[in-house]
Amino acid sequence: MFTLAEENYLKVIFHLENDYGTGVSTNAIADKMDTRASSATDMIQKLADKKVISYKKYKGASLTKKGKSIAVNIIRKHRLWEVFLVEKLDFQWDEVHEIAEQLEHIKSDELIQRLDLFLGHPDFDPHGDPIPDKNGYIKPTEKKLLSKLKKNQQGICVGVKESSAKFLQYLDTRKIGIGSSIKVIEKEDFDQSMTIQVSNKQFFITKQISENLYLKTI
Amino acid sequence: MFTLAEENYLKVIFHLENDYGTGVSTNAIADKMDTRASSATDMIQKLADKKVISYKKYKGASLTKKGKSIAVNIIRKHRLWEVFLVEKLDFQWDEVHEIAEQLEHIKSDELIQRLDLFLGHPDFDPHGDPIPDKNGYIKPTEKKLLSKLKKNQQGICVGVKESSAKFLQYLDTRKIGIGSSIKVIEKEDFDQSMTIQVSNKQFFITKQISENLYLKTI
DNA sequence: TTTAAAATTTAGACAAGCCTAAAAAATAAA
DNA sequence: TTTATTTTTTAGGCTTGTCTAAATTTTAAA
Repeated sequence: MFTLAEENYLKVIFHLENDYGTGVSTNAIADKMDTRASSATDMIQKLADKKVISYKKYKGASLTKKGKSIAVNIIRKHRLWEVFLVEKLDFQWDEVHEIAEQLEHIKSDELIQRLDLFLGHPDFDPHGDPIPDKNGYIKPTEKKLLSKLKKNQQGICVGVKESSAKFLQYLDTRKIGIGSSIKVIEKEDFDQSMTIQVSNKQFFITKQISENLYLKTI
Repeated sequence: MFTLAEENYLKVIFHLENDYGTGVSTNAIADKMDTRASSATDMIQKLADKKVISYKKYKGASLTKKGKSIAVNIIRKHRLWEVFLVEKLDFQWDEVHEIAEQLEHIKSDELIQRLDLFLGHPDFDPHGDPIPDKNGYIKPTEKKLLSKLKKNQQGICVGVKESSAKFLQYLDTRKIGIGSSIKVIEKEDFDQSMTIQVSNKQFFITKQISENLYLKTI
């Protein structure tokens, strides 16, 4: 059995490995865990003893098969609970992350199986992130950052990279959400800023925004 | 903010105070917490420092107003989650306790408010226990232990005192549940055993059973 | 009411998970 | 390639919540 802290480290290592490739640095982990490098080292050594990560001193950490399976299961729970919060309890998509951070650690396979059924086996969470199935399989999705699109290209918003409440609220004010159709009207070469069209309105957005919106191009 | 351990101690002290009156002994607390008296003493002292219990060395502990309010809120959450598990996820009434023990510690007032609404503001949990409202008010209910009934008296089952899975499963096999009509057909003076009638069947039950079933007499 | 038993508290220790400060290794710069 | 900087690890400590063993207080019995 794994403690809350262990589970959180595994989850963070999974995400880092996903985003930046294998061999996650101690500092990166400490950063995400909002703790000190020395604390991260302690935990990394413990997780290595437990065979859920492989680790060579000074060389970074990677999840083992077992570690990955635990991490994916936590992520599955997190995303299922987010669906529950939004679909059943009418939370907004920017309000659910912190609560799901707690709910993801509830231990009961039966509970998650029934929750999944209750929600109708959803494929994506409210931010467009795929929900791993009970075997840990994550359906690969072809999605592109809005920042990669050229002038006149368009697509459907299928997810957000960043999912802080602030960013999500920004999107809400522009009426951008999962399913929104977005077209690049103009793109500035020198700072990557864009004018985009969402339904019948046009907006100016910075690179910081376009680099955090995933589209499925059409 | 209170830790998981602190919350569990408060909850246990609340229940003990309810069942056996004020001034809960260290041993009673240790017993319920499945820990040693010395550990209980440590925690009791900490909770007294935090002003959630009042405590005089060797004289037992009692919840303060603040402590009681925290305990009742945890119980409210526990019971609401139990309703969710049974009503929405189709769990059996003997399967929900352990999961609710975890869910009761999720911290979000908004979550509980919305869960309560989602469930239709239920008054009782699946075991017939009253759900405190958001101000901590528990509606007083007139209920009697089956063991207090005399021959030929009858009532409707409104709750169970003990709620272990074993006991609940025993009741299931006899088709006894919340709402069942129960009549005392025969009562043995010397060992308090009874023959009872539930719908159209008669059973022999021991004192141990009748002392754990609450009825509303009619 | 003095003694025996039971209940409770204190003392000292330990694991988990964190910290700071210092040492060691790896990487970048000169 | 030697030096400086950054990254990572080690050493030693702290808090929480637990434990055992011993001391103390309360309660029950003789």
